[in-house]
Amino acid sequence: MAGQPKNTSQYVSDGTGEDEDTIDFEIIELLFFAYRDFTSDPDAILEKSGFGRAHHRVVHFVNREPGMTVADLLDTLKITKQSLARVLKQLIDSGYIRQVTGPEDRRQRMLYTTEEGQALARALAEPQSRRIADALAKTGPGARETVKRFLANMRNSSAD
Amino acid sequence: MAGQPKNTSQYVSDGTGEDEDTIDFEIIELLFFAYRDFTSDPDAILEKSGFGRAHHRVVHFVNREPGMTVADLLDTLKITKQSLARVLKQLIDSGYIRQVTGPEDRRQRMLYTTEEGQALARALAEPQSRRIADALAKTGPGARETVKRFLANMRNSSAD
DNA sequence: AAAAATAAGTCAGTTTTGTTGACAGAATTT
DNA sequence: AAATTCTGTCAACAAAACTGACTTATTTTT
Repeated sequence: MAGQPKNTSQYVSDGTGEDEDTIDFEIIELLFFAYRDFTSDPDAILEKSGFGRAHHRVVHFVNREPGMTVADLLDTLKITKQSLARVLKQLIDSGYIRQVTGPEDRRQRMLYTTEEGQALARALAEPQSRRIADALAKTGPGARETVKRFLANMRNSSAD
Repeated sequence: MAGQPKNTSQYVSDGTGEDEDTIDFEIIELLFFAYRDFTSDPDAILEKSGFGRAHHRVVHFVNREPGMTVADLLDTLKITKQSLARVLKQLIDSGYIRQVTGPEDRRQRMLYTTEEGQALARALAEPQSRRIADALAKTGPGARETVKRFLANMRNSSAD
């Protein structure tokens, strides 16, 4: 009978009249499981390279937007410069990414994948792409457009 | 002219004839951004509690499935017992989760959120739920069913 | 031209969240 | 009685994030 503390929480009754049942636990959970399994796809390949998921994200975005600067990448990943530095250095030292001094602003470092970097990005994306294709096929016609719009709408408005 | 290594990568030409253009970089990226912003929603609340995202996941699932065992939770989160232990202990010590010896198998510990735990789970889910509702509304009628099916299909088949 | 601001890199230390491996106690199953 | 299972814990380690401070090179502003 003991052990049930009285309700003194700072979270209860925020005055919005929001009820437990109004909360969309279902899609919250579906997103968690979908993303959990989606991100585990490339793990086998990453282990072979000795890289982790942080390296994956860097190679992916540099491959997708060749010539992006370090600042661009920081803004995309929403991590700190020091966090990025370690991972980026390893990718440069291993020959997957190379840097070119900005032609207009020489303080900038434009980032490019090498051919190995492109191959790695493709290899990592391949199982994820297959998972998406299978899921869309099972979901039915028109799913692709709806899913694209939904995911885009889930993103913060550009004014972050 | 130098610095372009020859193509000796283990990732090139896997014999499937898969072309770069067949890879769905677009949805891969939309998923990344959607999840990045979705998971950042509860950060302000977590900081107040002194908890992290790992605590969030534990409170969420215990709240959603009251009476689940430690083994159930490990299977859901796909982390190790030792990783869970630290986070779970903190939640128990802080009074957000409590354990009850299994009525049939007394080795088991059934997990329940306290009232504070329920309030925390709701508070954390609330901004995420609102984001989902807004995104679905913008996407159009019928989006909810399509998105649900897609996300469910993205998950590994139960035979993990 | 000098001063201020910006882009990138680095040094040092810390935190969160995950990992392995080994072992122990209690309870259940064989 | 022996083996297995569920949970918890100790210890060490690793990945990936963080803060804060500082440097260098370059560009922009005054």
